[in-house]
Amino acid sequence: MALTIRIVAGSTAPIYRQIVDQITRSVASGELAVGESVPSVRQLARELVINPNTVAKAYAELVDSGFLETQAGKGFFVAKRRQVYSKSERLRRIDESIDQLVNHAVTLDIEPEVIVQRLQQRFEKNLKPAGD
Amino acid sequence: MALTIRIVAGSTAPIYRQIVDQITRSVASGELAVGESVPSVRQLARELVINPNTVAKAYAELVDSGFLETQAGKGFFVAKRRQVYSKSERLRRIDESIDQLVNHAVTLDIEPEVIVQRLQQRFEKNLKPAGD
Amino acid sequence: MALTIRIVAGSTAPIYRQIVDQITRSVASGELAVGESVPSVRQLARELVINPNTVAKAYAELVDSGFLETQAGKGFFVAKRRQVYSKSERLRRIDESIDQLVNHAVTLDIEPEVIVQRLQQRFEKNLKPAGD
Amino acid sequence: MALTIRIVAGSTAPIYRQIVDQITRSVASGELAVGESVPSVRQLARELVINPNTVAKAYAELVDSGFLETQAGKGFFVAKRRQVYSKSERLRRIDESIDQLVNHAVTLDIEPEVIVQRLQQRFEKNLKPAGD
DNA sequence: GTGGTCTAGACCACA
DNA sequence: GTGGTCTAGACCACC
Repeated sequence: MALTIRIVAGSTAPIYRQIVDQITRSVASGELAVGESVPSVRQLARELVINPNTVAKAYAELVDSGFLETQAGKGFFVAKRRQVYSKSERLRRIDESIDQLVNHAVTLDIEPEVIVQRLQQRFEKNLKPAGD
Repeated sequence: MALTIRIVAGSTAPIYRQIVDQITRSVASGELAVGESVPSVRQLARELVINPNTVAKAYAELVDSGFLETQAGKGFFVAKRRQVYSKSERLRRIDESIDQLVNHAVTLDIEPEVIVQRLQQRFEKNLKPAGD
Repeated sequence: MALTIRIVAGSTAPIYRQIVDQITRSVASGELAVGESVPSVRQLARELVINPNTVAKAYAELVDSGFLETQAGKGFFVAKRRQVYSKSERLRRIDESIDQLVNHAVTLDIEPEVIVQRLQQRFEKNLKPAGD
Repeated sequence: MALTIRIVAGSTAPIYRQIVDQITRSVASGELAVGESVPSVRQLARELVINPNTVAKAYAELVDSGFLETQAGKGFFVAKRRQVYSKSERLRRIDESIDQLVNHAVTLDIEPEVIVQRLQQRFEKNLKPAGD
């Protein structure tokens, strides 16, 4: 399966974050199977026309959070899913994202009910791979 | 009504963002009425013991997003609320944040129900300034 | 309290690892108190005569594993201790170190009893800060 | 006695290290007797389906550390065991590994008793090749 | 060929 | 001043 990463130049998110998020998503959704390889650091860097160090930084973070594994001289592979972070740490991290969303909603003057509704729709879409 | 801003030192959010968010919320909730004045840049900087540049940056962003307006030599006032963005534009923007949250939830393997519950709690806390 | 980091040039451990290990130890032992600041990236880089990026890499890892926190424009501070990794993840990680020790012991032809004895001595020394 | 080497693909340890460690253990445990031959570089490479260079590198290190010796045109043989390092030197080296383990344990907040217990289990598993 | 580390130096955001 | 991101390019270990 060809993994395609897309970098948005004007985004507020740094390049390495965009790579992390997209691979994270592909792994979590099962689109990338366990044991499957991802493009080599240099190859992905060539494809995206960015510096190899930037890709390496993204991959290092993915190894640390348990999504990828590295084999010296071979490349990076999708790791067997495991629970890296403690429950409290996971809640702490998700609360940061929730706070950001709440702030954004208040700033844009969008009602909580609307947010919750759209969020639930998004979750449903996300959990049915067919609808992606 | 006296506007009280609280800066959390350990927060990941930059100070200027915290100011922007709190004033935004006060305006959205009606705590700060249209036409009312906010503290001067220097006064707020003294109160919070931070650099005036930081306050100025926050106020500039609030003017830009239509929450405040400036009257030369007089100070900053709560603007007659105008929606800077169209409804569809606002929804487009909030959907980006929602997608980020969903992505993060999938990554951390946290159930949608937990997210929705914590999100609603957070909204309640935030929209009642008394509980802050 | 002056934090002193020592880099051993000939070591097999990369520079950034040596920094991580030493700060980790200082924090875990309480030598560095919660809320205390560590040297700025540039300052430590100047002191050790290494590239700032190398220090930044070490600090980033310490933030990720929950030992430090960053405040934009201010610096890095010792974070309140928390349990970042799940129990299974912590055991997985310590088992890697244990396997290394076992391999090393077999290679050097040192009896298991000797290893266990020296290990226990080291733990005792370590748990009495006075003896450090 | 047929020497069987097992390479674990997903391991963090490089392949040549795994070969070195396993032969080292077989010699230490007496499974491989002094004077006995080990498979030729090419044969072992074929068996394990790896690059002959990798096997050659492992054998070179084993010769260097005194476990094997080479007889031109004949192959590699288990050497009369000599201790390359003095006792104090060996203890100094093993203490480095022990310190690393203690450091790691403190970092991960794992009790000394747990470490000692897992270490002993690991020793038992490793010294009985049958249980590997 | 692969990844891992390190340097030098640039530009931006934040205080 | 602080940290955060990115680039260019080097050298090493491993396969």
